[in-house]
Amino acid sequence: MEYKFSEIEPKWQAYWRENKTYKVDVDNSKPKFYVLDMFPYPSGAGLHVGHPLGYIASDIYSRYKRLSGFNVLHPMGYDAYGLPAEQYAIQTGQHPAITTEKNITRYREQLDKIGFSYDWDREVRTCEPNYYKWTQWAFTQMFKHYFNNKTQKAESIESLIAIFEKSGNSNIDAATSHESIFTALEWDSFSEKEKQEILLNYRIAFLSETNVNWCSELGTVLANDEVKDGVSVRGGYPVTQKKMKQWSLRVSAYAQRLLDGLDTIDWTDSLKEVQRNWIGRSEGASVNFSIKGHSDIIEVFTTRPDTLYGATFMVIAPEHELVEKITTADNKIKIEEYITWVKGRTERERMADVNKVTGRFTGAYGINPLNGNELPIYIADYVLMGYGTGAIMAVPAHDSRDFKFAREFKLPIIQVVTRAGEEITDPSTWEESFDSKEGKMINSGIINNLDVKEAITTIIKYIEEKGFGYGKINYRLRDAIFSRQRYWGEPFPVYFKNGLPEILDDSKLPLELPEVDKYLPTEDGQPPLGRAKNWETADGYPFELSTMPGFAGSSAYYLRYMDPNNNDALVSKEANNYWQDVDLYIGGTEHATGHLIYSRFWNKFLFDLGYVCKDEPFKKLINQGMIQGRSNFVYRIKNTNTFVSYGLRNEYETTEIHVDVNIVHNDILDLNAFKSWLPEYVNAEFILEDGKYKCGHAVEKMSKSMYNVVNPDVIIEQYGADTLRFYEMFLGPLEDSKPWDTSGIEGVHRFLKKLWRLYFDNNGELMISTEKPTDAEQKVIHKTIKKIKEDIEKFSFNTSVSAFMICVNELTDLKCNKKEVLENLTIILSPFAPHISEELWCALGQTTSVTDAVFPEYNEAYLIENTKKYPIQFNGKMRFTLDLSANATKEEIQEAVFAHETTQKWLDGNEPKKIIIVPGKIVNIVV
RNA sequence: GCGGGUGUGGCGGAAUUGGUAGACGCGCUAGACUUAGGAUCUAGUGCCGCAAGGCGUGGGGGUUCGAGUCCCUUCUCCCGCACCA
Repeated sequence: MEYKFSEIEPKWQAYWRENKTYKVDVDNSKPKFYVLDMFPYPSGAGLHVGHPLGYIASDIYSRYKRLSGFNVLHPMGYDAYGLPAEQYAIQTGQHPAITTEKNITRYREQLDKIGFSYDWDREVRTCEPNYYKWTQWAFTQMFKHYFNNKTQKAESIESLIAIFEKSGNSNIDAATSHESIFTALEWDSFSEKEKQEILLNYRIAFLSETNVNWCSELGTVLANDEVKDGVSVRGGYPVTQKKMKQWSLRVSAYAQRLLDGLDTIDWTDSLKEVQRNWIGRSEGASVNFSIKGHSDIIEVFTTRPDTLYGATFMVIAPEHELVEKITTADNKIKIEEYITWVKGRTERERMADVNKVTGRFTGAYGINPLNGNELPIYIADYVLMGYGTGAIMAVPAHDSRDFKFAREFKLPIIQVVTRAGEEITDPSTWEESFDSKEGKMINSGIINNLDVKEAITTIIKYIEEKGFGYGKINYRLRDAIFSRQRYWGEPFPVYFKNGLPEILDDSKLPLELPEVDKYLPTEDGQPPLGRAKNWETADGYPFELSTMPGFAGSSAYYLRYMDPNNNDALVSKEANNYWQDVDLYIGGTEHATGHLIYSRFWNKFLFDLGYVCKDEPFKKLINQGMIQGRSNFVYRIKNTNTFVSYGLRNEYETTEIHVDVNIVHNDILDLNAFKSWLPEYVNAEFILEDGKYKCGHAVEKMSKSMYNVVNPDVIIEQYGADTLRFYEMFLGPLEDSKPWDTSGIEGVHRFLKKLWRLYFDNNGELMISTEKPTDAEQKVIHKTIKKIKEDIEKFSFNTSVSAFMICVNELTDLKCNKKEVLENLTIILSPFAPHISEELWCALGQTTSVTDAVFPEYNEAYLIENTKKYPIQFNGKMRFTLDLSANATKEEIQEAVFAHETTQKWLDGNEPKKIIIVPGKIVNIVV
C-alpha cells in the first residue's frame, strides 16, 4: 500500500465524527486545558490558506495537551452577525441569515477537511437566539449596575438608590456622566422621571447624547476601534462627528483594572503595549480657570501643572459647551463660521491637516489662578472634545502645538523650564518649542529653581490647598458606543416608556430579531428595525430600533463554549469552575484594541457580579502572523497580445500584469492554462527563454485582485490535509508574517511519503519488526521526542517540522522498522499530522485512536554522547574538527590536538600564544 | 512625532548560556532509472577563486581567545498610535 492520503483522510475524519473522538465534558479526574481560536466571521469568499494558520497551531497544541493527560476544551464557532452579510442583503434582498448560513456551511466543509480536533457539539453562532439571549442578558445586567470607583467594581443600581435615599450623591465616587450634586432630601423630591434620568447616567450600559463617529455611507455610528485613519474599517467610508443619542458601555470605568490586568497575563509585550496606549493613562492635574466677567469656570487637564506659569493663552474645543456663552458679540460671526467649517470636515480631512494651524479668538479671557494673568481664550480644532475636558492651558514655550499656534496668532511665549547648562535666550527668536521633561523651573513664582519632578508635586499640593485644582489621572480610553443603526445584529432588550428606556425582564429573553421588508433605513431616517411590524411590547411600548455592534457577540463567547446549551445561565457555576479561563488563545493582531479590550471588560464585569471565577479571560495569547500572498506577473508588450518572459522583459516596452498563481509552478507559466484562464488571452503569444515562460514575482497581501489567493481545498486535493498542516507550520515562526509559496510544499509531502516507507516496503507490504531497537535507533527517536516536546511547548512548530524530517531521514538511513521506535514516532507526529498517524497507528496493530495514546517520555540514557566532534579554531577561525571522547580532560584534548598534523600546518612552526580549551565545546589556538 | 518589531544564501528559514553560521526544505546543477516526467533515487550547491586560500549574518566602530548573538552608532523596511494637553 502506498500513501493514499485521499483515502486515509476522509476515512479518519468519518471515524472521529462517528466516535465523537473530540467530544469533551467536565471531568474532575483530569486537569483541564482550554485552547481557543478567535472564531471567524464567515465571509462569502471562504477560507484561504492564511486563515487556518492559527487554527493548525492551536490544534497541534490541543492534541499535544490531550496526549499529555489533559482534558482539552477546543471549540469553534462563528461570529455570524456583521456588515458584509447585511450589505449583501441590501444589494440582493436576500436575508442575511440565509447568506450567513450558506457561508457557515462552506466554512465548516473547509475546516472539516483540515482535520481539526474541535468539539463541534459546542459550536456557537452569535446570530442564534439561544446564543444572543446571553448577549442581551449581559446588557441588561450592565443596565442594572453602576461602577463604584472606591471599590473599583460594579455594584447594583438598587444599592446606589439606597445611598441616594440616605445621603444623596455627594459621598458617592462613581463612574458617571451625572455632574450636579443633590442631597437625600432633593433625591426624595425628584419625580420618578427625574430619578430615572439621573440613574441612567450611572448605569454601566447607558443612553446618552454624545459625539459619535457617524458613517453616512453605512448609515450607522461606529466605535473608535472601528474607525481608522478617519474612515470606517469596514468599507473605508468617510466618517464625521455628529451628536446623537446612543447606547454606550462604560468601559472607561474599568480603565485602571484593564491596565493593571495586563501585568497578570502572558501576552506579548507589543500587544500589551498597544492596549496600554489605547487605554492611555496619564497623570497630571485638573486646574480650574475662572473666566473674566463670567461665573463659569473652565476646567483644564494638564500633565504638566509645573508649567502653569508659562501659560499665555487658553484653547477650548469648538464643541465645548462654553463657547457660545463666552464668545463676545464682536467675535460671534467669526466663531460661528469656524464652527461650521469644523463640522463640515470629515475625520480624514481633519487628520490630514494636523500641521495647519487654525482657530479663532472668542473675545473672552481666562484667569491664571496662580498669578492672575489674563489669558485670551481661543477655539481651535487641535483641541479635542473627546480627551480630557476639551480645554487646555497653552504653554507655547514647551509644547509644539501651542508654539505653532502662538506664532500663528502672535501670542506671547514664556519660558519656564531650563535645561542643564543652557543659555537663556529670548523665546521670540526660537525656531520651535522644546520638550522639558527634565530641567529647572524659571519665571515660575513659588516653584522657581525646583526640578521639574519636584515642581509638579509641589504645585499639585499647592493648588489642592488653594482649592483651584487637584491631582488627576486621565485615560484616553472612551466609553464604547454600543448602538448601530443597522439590521443584522442583536436587538436591544429595551423598550421606551414615556421617553425613558426600560429593560426587558429576563423571562422575556431572547428578544428575537424581527423580519423587515427591506434592510434599509425607513423614509424618516429610522434604523431598519423601524420597518418591523409590531416592534413593541405586549403593552404597546416601542422597542429600541438600534441593534448591537459586532463586538457584542464576541465578548463572552469563550464563556458560552464552556456550557453552550445551558438555558438557565450563560455558563453554569460547575462548568465555569472547571474550565475557568482560556489557557491559550490564538488569533490575529487586528483585534488588539477592539475585541480584546471589550471582552476583557465584559469578563471583568461578569466577574464583579460573581458569574465567572476569573478576572482575566485569556491567560496566554499568541498572535499568529499574516500569511501574505506571493503574486506572479506576466509581461505584455505594449499594444500587443504577446507576452515576454521575465528575463527578456527589459528588451521591450511591457506592462506588468498579475497572473493567477494557480497556473504558475516554480515561476514557470503553464501556457495552455494561461490561454484558457481569461478570454482575452485565448490567442496570446509568447516570447520564451530556455523554452519556458518565466514569471516575475512579488510578496503582496493575499487578495482576489492580485490573483494570488490559494485555497486550502486545492492544496488538500493535491497533497492532503496532513501535508497542508505540516507545510503551514514549516513556513516559519508562528508569529511572523511570511509569504505563501505553494512550490515548497513538495518537500513536506515527500517527507510524509518517506515516513510511510518506514512502515511499508516498496510493494506496500507492512514490514514492522518487533525486535529490540538498537541504541542508534533509540538515540534518534528519543532525541526527536525531546526536541518535539520542547518545540511544542514554546510554539516553535517550524523547527519541529525539520526535527521530524531529520528523524525520518536518519531512521531511513538506519533502515529502522522497529515497532517500539515507530510507535513513539507515530504518537509524537499525531498532533501535526493526525490522519496519517491514525492510519499508521492502526497499521502497528493498535485498536484505539492515537488520540488516546500517551505522549512518550524521552530517556536521557539514550541521549548521552560518547564522542564529541571538537571544532579546532586558529585565531577564532574554524580549521578542522577532531573526534574526541566526550569526557576527555583539557590535557587529553590539548595532547590530541597538537598531535594532529593539521595543527602543525596552521602553527607553521610558531609557538601558540594562547590555548583556549572549553571541554565539550571548542578549542581555540591563538598564534 | 511617539512606541514596537525586523534585517542571515536565489527563496522560506535554522543556530541553548557568546563557541563549527547557513540545520531542514524549496530552487538550481550533474548523474541514475524511465516511452515520458511537474515521478523516484544519488551527489553537489553561501560568495570569490583552477587551487591554496580569502570574504561572509544591513553599514561603521567596540568588548572578547572567539560575536548573527553583548555594547555604542547609523541605515532600511514593516507594524501600531498620533494635534491625547
